[in-house]
Amino acid sequence: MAVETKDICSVTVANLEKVKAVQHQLPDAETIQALAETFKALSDPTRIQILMALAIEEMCVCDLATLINLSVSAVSHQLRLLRNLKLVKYRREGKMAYYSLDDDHIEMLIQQAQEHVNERA
Amino acid sequence: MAVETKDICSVTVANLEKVKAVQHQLPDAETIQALAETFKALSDPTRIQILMALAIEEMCVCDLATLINLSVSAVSHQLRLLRNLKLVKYRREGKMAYYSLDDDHIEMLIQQAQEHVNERA
DNA sequence: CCTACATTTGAGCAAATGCTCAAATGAATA
DNA sequence: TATTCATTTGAGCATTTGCTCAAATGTAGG
Repeated sequence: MAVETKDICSVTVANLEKVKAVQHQLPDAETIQALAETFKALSDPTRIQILMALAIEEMCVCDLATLINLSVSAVSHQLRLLRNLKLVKYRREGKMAYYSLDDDHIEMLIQQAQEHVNERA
Repeated sequence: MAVETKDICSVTVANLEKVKAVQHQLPDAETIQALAETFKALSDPTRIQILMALAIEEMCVCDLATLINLSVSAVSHQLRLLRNLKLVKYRREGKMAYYSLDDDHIEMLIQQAQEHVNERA
């Protein structure tokens, strides 16, 4: 038999040592989850546009809605999500709420992803 | 009135010049979509674990399944998705399929996100 | 107080997501 | 050829997602 196989909990494993070794090098579940959530925040075109716009300058909700051609309500929902993730912050000025980026890393992440996308032509 | 408001297609806008200016600086819709899809590939804990494992060394499907404690079928489904996105590739060796990373950028993206997550303690 | 308007919020709904289960496929071996 | 086993695939299903719509909230001004 070329590959030594063993049974663990009724699951076939080809190379248990390798599995264990890699397992030790992976981050813990919390970190994995946090990573996934970070990327999930960026996984929607609407949110990407909001974040890229705010990376240029602060904007109020209605201007963001016009910019990305979406209802004010939809934008506000997404802003709440981004607010909860501490990716954006806002200041009130009269009736208006001016949003801006609250996280430098995100801008760099998007930039790096953009290079990746461009090089994939 | 402190803020000059104008109506466009029944949508209120606070600062039309700003909207237009930012609009010109944002990437086109295709790029936005590609960015979102890139991040979406990374927005799931299962896929993050697969990609991080393969960044360490190539693995077969059953070992990946053992590693992340999920059914072989579930892992295979995710691998197909990552394959379609050209993020992973595989080679066959007998019955086994050994998967590995097919994209250097992704590894860097994850690393950068990891720094972001760590600094957010 | 009343109105106007920017924003927020909750409910609801269609579409997308990620899994399981069962069956199909591919490849080595008896 | 028949069997075994790794992998793939399709169907089904519960959950999540991102929007719309209607109503609520907050703030400035008459």
